This record gives sequence, structure tokens and C-alpha cells, in this order.
Amino acid sequence: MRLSDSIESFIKQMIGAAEDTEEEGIELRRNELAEYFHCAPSQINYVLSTRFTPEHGYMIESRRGGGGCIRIVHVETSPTDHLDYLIREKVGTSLTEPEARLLLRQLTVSNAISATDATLIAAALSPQSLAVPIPEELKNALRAKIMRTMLLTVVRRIQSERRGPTAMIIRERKV
Amino acid sequence: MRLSDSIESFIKQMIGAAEDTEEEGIELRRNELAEYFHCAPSQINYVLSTRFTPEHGYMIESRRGGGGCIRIVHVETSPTDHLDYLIREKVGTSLTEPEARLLLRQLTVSNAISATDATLIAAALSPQSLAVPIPEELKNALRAKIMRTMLLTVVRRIQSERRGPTAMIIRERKV
DNA sequence: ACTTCTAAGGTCAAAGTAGGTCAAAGAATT
DNA sequence: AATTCTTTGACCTACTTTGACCTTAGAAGT
Repeated sequence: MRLSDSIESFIKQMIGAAEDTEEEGIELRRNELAEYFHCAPSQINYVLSTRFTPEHGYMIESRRGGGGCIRIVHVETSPTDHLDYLIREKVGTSLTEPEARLLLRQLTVSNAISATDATLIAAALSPQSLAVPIPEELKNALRAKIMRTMLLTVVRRIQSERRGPTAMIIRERKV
Repeated sequence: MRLSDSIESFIKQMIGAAEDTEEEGIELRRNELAEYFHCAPSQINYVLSTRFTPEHGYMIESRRGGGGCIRIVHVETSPTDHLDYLIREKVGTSLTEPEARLLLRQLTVSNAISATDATLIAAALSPQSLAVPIPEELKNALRAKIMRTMLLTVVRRIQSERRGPTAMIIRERKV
């Protein structure tokens, strides 16, 4: 079995275990994990960037420096869900601006997302936002990625609101 | 947990407690605090300069010499003024991801934008969103443009909410 | 008043810690 | 054989912690 697959399933186990608790997602130390698997730390990045992408429903944030860490959150959309369908089938890997607008309209009228969220996403995908000298194809790829990541964020928020309005984790206080 | 975070939340607790009384802000002794946390005194300065800046809504004065001390005051600025200021002065034409996150944090703690908006914007600017093969400089230019467009969208929404059917909320200014 | 002492706080650079990127080499698939 | 996927390592960026050295305010001694 490939190393990457082992690391992938290890991380998925961690996430599975964390889902039973109240915690949202998991935190891991890149160097620890690399040492555990006797591999280069950058191998962890490879696994993350190939198997824990927004396309797979994962959101990642990380911090460098002392006490740094990598946080992974899995956002699950039920496969029967209309929103899930739109995200998977319509976003794809490339989105023109008109396509993006149409999709946002559909999402809004079907009440999948709020008009407010739609407006913000539209702003991020607008020509103004993407006014840098790169080929249009790359912009369309960008639109798809940004759209996907933002929709995932919205879904995550909506789900956590549904679970419990008081799920606000700020920071642990150790003094 | 990082030492700096502990110190930060300790200070914020002090400020929170002081806000219940009539006192304006708090006073602390640098050396005392450093001893309490078993760290170098300059660590306190580090925390102050990274987490209690004017951008975060804090004003700091200090006195040296015998009986010297550090005074920290949390100032409530008008959210829209602060937002305007940060858009004009801090966004610029290029934003690294850490810079963007810092800016969003500042906007959030000073109540210029909601945590929800901040999260959505952060999603748009995340490495995952911008995972296309273009040089980092272009990504930074993109971040700045996306940030500006989205913040302006937020401002416009806030302003139209104020004009709209919802009663005007006049906030008292404590300065 | 003037100088000196001492008790604060301030600055800055270096070391320490931790994650990110990229390209080249190696392995597996087609 | 060609292509694609995996693994590794050299180098980069970001955040934290510490310590040496500097500045200032007030107190004490003259």
C-alpha cells in the first residue's frame, strides 16, 4: 500500500473519531505525523493537497511558527441534497462569470444560500476581483475553486447553526 | 497553547473585568506580568505589539522609571469609519495570506464586519481557493482585489440596511 | 537645584519552532 | 514508452521567545 494512502486513512480515522465528539474537525502537527510515518514532512502536504481538497469536502487552515498546526474540517453534504448536487455537478473545475451568476441565482431562489451570501460570493468572482493579467481559462478555474471553497464555508456555517447556535469556539484559556 | 495567547487572553480578561466597573482601561506592570508568566519582559511587548494595536482597537500608553506602568484602553470606534480606514490604508494592491487574515481579524474584533462575513472572505482568499499555477505575487494582487471588492460589498450592504426599513440605530460613542 | 542611583519600560536582532513550496527523482499505470 | 502519481530534500516564510543593550522617571543624596 502506498504511504500516501496510509496517511490518508489515518487522517480520516482521526476525523471520524473527532466527529463523535463535539469538536469540529481535527488538528495535527505536520512534523509529528511525518515522524510517525517516517517520511518527509512535505509528504503530508502532498496528501493534504491531493486528498483533502475542497473538491473532496475538506477545508484546511494552518499556522506556522511556534505552536503551529494544521486544522482540517470535513463538511459533509448529503448526496441527496440539491445544494450538494449543484456543488458537485455544476461548479466543476471551470466557471465563467455568467455561469457563476446563474448558479448563484439558482442557489438563492432554492433557498440553499441567502441573498447576502450570494452577493458576497458574486463580489469575489466579479471581473473586478479577478482583474489580474492571467488567461481567461485560469480565471475560470479560479472562479470554480473560489466558488467551491466559499459554498463549503456557507454549508459549514449553516450546519453548525443547525447543530447548536452556541457552538462558538473562541480559544481555550489557560492562565 | 502558546504563551503569547495565554498572555493575550489574560489581559483581555483584565480589560473585560475593568469594563464592568467605571474605570477606563487597565494598568499593568510589565515586569510583574512577565514574572507571573515566567517569561522575558520583552515578551509582554511582543504580545502588545501584535495583539493590542490601534488596528485592533486598543490604545496604549506607558511610563518608564520608578512606578512606571502600561495603560491599555479599548476604544470603540464607529465600525464604518474603521472599515473605511482599513480599506483605504491597509488593503493596498498586494496582500499576503497572513496579512489578509490579520486584517480580517482586526475588522472582526473592532466590529467593522461580522465574523460570518470575515469567514467568507477568508475562504475566498485561502490558499485552497487560489490553488492555481500562478506566481505568488499575482495571488497577492488577487487577494487585494478580492478583499477590496468584498469589503466594499459589505459596506454597501451595511449602508443600505441603515437607509432601509429597519430603524436607524444610533450608537452612542464612547471615546 | 544638581547629580547620581535605581527602578521601571522600550528596542532590536538572533535563535528557536513550525509549516509551505517546488522541482527532481523514483514508482506505478496505461 | 509515455504518462501520471508518489516521495524526498533543499530552500523559504511565518510566528514566538529570549536576551543584550538603551531610555526615562522619579527618589535620594549633596
